[in-house]
Amino acid sequence: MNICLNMFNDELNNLINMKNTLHPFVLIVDDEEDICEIIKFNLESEGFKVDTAYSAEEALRKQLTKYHLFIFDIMMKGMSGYRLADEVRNKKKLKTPVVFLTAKNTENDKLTGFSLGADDYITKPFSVRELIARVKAIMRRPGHQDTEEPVRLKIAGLELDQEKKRLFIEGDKIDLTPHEFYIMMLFLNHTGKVFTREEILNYAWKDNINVLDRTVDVHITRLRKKLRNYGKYIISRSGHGYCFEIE
Amino acid sequence: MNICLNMFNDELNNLINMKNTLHPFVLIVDDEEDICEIIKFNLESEGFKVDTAYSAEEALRKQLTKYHLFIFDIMMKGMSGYRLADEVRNKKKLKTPVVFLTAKNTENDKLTGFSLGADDYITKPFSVRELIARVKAIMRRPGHQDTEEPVRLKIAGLELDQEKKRLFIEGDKIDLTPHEFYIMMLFLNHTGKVFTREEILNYAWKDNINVLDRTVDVHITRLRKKLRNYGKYIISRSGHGYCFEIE
DNA sequence: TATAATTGTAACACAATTGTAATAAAGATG
DNA sequence: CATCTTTATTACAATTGTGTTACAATTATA
Repeated sequence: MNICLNMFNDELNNLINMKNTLHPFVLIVDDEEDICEIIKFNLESEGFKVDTAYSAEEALRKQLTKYHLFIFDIMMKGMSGYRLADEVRNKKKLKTPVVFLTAKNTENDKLTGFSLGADDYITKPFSVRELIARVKAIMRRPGHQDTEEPVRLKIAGLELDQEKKRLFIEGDKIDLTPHEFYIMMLFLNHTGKVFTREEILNYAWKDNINVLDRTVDVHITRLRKKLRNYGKYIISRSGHGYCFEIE
Repeated sequence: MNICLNMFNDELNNLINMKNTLHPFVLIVDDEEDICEIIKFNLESEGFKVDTAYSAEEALRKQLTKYHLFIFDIMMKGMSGYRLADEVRNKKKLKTPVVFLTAKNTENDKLTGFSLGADDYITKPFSVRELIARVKAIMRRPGHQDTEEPVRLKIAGLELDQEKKRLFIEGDKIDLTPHEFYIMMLFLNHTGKVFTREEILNYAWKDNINVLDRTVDVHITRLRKKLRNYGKYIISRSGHGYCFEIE
């Protein structure tokens, strides 16, 4: 009955996620160097490549096209994160997603952030885990996914259509909920591999901060039902976790 | 004379044979010397080899490649633990795992309002037991325990699949319980080497504080059964412990 | 807003695993 | 060989892990 947070469980998750994304390159811009370091370390532990700048001006001197995601602090000495985002979006014509980071959390600020095309908006205090979960969620969105990933995963009579977000069993359409879908994606991409509940949560949940690991069990039960006679191939390995394996 | 020789041999063994050490070498960096000593004492009594540094700068003057795990205090005079981690990871290109220590009621301005995921770090005051359990969990993880551990361990007709958490005997699937699995991992990674019951407990149990060493015997018996005709290769060396050796 | 879909949790029953103690067997020692 | 120590095996109890359901909470949708 553990809440599923463990600092050491991310290594595997890393491998899993990084298979589905190209090596994501993140630029963090914050004038508080320690904050940069903390985020940098944590994202790197998750397999991201990270660059930092301690001011908007410094950021603008970089070759910005090479990044896949920006994390901007709003309140910075000199040019603010808002203006930096504006520069990047409008003058440099980049569509790179931006996550804003700030202590301010009024509605006005949020609206300003989104009008600039922020992809997410994280207010301090925030947990490192939350940030990482959100960044991963963004990277998982269409357009940031690994292009060489097959759209359809076929195994025996099962077919997971990643565009339709749907499962076909012997041709029958089976709608999956988001979590169910990602769990299946994890399983079908690595059949036979045993995943701990933590790994499953890390992969299939955008934000697993407040979710018990036993929740996974319930989703497994629901999935098994939906999978009909394939349900039995979701195998539980007591003490290890779950895996999907035919035969 | 003897002491010197032993130290030298030990040191040499560490540098040359990092991969197969059962006595992981840990570097603790904390500007509070007392904390260093406490952790050091406890880890040493668990069979770890421990070195300490009282500042990040001092740590960086060491030969860092020889350690298997770092424990960094975040808040230190001079360079912070995060900076140190960054140096180690990026400049020195080391993948050595890092455990951060942080005081619960830190008043550092730069981090105010920034909540570290409580479970991402070990917070002071922390239980030594917890620290040790986590450190051991790390050391056991594929990719961290040894530099590059193969996913599959093959010996004769045996194959231990670390993703599937399963043993194959001449191709036959044999499911292993968590403890059985880790014991096999220990044996197959060091065939021929004799392990005391204590060493086996230390490796295969996350928390062996309340476990009798006789328990190992029972697990050995169970393993032997599962190993079928390979069971006889788990050899008991009276007064020493157990080892796995084919012929 | 009302309605449906999805999700998370608690509770319980059941299953697997683990730890211990008792006893038998094997090994070490003199 | 006799004695003591260590190991093997078994059975059982304790603990831990899993499956399932119902229900409340949340979120999406009409």
